[in-house]
Amino acid sequence: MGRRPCCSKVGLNRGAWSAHEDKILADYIKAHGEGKWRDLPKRAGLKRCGKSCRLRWLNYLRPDIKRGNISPDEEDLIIRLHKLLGNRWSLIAGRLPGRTDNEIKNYWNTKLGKEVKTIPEQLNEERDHGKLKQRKSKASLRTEAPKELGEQSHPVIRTKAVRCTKVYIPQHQDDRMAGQNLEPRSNEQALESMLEDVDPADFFVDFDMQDLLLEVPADDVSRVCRNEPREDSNGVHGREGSNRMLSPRSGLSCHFHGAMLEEWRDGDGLQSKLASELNALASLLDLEE
DNA sequence: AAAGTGCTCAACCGCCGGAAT
DNA sequence: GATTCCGGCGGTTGAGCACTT
Repeated sequence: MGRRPCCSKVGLNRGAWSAHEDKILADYIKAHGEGKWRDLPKRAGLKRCGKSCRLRWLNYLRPDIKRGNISPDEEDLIIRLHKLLGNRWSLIAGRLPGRTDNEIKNYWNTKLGKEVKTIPEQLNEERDHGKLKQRKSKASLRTEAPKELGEQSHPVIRTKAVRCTKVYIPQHQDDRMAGQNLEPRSNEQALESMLEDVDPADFFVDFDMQDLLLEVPADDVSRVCRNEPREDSNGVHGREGSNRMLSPRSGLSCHFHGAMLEEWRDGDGLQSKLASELNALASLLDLEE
């Protein structure tokens, strides 16, 4: 019983890819497209495992890939998304156009995971003054971040690692959108355009609401509740139908959809509305589970 | 200059879930 | 329903490089 290995590993090349192998793989995929990874090596004439080909293509050879030079904005987004999603690298990568899950995972493990520390962890380190640090293995350093982050005031929402190709839009939202002639947007937006125009239904998937609200200055909240567009640092008002909030910590901006704000404002107050929206999200996640 | 140590990141591994049979 | 196939995911490894002693 059990599964047979993805390929017989006898006689296959392993380790770093040569330029020649890269060219064969890239040429083959250009001609025949992605998929059928299992048979691809044989058909392309590569002495590689299908999985290895897939990985090489996705992480290195894809034409739209961005490598290195992760910008501060991207870094900030990674931190925030990690806070929300935990080690769901593929989900995080899906929000960073051109970035691969492997790159983000590596970046986190080598840089951000060490920088983003919890206060309890910092206290422990101060108390133990290096003793604990010495004992910590590399492996535990790598894996502890999400767990400990999950114990912070911003609990990680444990979703399933499902590809988000469809967005559930509640009926009332759908009606409003139809009424306003708004189109749902793809999840695969460029970073800036994603921040420019967040789909209301996408919104809960993208951000930690509690975190977001905590970061928003009180006057911004009241301004938003009055549906007054905020003037950002460039002196540009939010677009019609959405209001921009600038996060004081990150400098990143977020938009609230006008209809959504209208709904919040007209309800029983932000708190109860937020609670019900979060309940809806929880139900959605339960369904997914 | 040599040895030791730390860091980065491409690649591998094992497992999982959905689809097909 | 059980089994197999396949694509995809997150965790881990190790070669190569940079830096320090």
